[in-house]
Amino acid sequence: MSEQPPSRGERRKLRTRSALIEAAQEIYAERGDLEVSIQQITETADVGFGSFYNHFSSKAELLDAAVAQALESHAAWLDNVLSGVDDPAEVFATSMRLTGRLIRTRPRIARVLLSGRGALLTASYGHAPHARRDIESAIDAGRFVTDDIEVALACVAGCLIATMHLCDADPKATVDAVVDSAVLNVLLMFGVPNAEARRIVALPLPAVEQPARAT
Amino acid sequence: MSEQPPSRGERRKLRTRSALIEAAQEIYAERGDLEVSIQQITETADVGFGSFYNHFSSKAELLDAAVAQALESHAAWLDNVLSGVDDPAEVFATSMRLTGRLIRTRPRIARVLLSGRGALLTASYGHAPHARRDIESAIDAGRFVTDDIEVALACVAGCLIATMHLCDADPKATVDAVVDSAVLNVLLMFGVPNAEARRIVALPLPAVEQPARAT
DNA sequence: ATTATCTATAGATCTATAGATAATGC
DNA sequence: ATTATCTATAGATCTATAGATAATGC
Repeated sequence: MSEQPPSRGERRKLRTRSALIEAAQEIYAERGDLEVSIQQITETADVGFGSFYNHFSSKAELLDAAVAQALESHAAWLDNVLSGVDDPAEVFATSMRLTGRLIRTRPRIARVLLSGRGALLTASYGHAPHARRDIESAIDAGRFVTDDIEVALACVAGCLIATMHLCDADPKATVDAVVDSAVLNVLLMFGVPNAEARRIVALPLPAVEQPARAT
Repeated sequence: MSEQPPSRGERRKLRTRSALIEAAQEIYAERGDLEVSIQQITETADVGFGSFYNHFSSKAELLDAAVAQALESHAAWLDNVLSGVDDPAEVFATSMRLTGRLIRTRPRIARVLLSGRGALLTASYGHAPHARRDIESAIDAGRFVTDDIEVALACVAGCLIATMHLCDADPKATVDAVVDSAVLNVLLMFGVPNAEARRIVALPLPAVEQPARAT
């Protein structure tokens, strides 16, 4: 992962780029789109207007980078947290429980993933391939049963996204209980026996440390 | 529903309004947003530029009207088609099978519902309250079991939307089989026994006639 | 000396309105 | 005569770039 240690100049450039990406995430999370002027973006990022064009040639390009950053940051974090778990059904369920909780623990990232043009579903990197791999392992291990893995993956992503929207729109609901209820639904969908599904969604979550800053 | 028969002038006004709404749906379905100039919208609608402001005071207002129209039109059609079915589990499953098929039968409406800021999920009118009512009936009839109806509704909407996205993105898949597979997943989620769930998603669909034109 | 950031601005939109034209109602 | 649509345009953005300034590397 780490190549040449970046020079001071390279670090400065990266800081500007990160500031722009974070500003875009902030605005996107708040408003659901990037229909603001580039000037407003650079002001939010506290960066000179012209610097925008040193890094991106359009708002769409910045948006893509912002979504990709959120996806990658979250997937890497999940991978790290779950490295010690063996049972594929548990890996799957715990990933989903932790991802749902993002709306509480890292709302900016969560809202970017939610609004990100369904990126959570369809992206060829980030969370989707991880979830697919977990589902396949669970099927091979005889813990999950399903007819069509593509459809199952879509349903999982859809349940997760819709539940996160629900939590976001209705803050009086306790996020954790709602998310775990959705994960229970998904396990039942995969044919996991009721008692076993309830055990899995009540497992203690790994002690997690949010990454202080995403790259 | 029908008040005074609208005068010729009122019909003309409505025609202009409909042309704008349909143009917005067309553009929204194609691009996923309305980031085009009002001029492009009026040109698509084949309407004078200034007429826009006779009907809407901003693009956002037009977008709201376009999404609402799609939701209402679809909900009314479903209600009509399903009026003869008794078993609440069948009503629910058939609604979902027909809605999923929209991506094939009425792609413009389908894409508006998909992109409509999650309108299919959260709107207090249109499809969501129908689905809730159907689920509640099925629970009362002892056909569905679930812990939390809010979460269940979110999962249903999420599965449906994600599956429709899948069909839209991957045209080589046969829409009908994919949608029915997703509905099967949802029935299993609700604790319907496997054989019974498979019977329900294999039922013949009511002979449907698409509405020639939505109001 | 090189490279990135910042400031200022020209040119290209885009919005909202005002006034002219066309269609309807009586 | 009334009401809706259409055409033309003023004023307000907004984008992209050019040139100036500041930071880094040697």
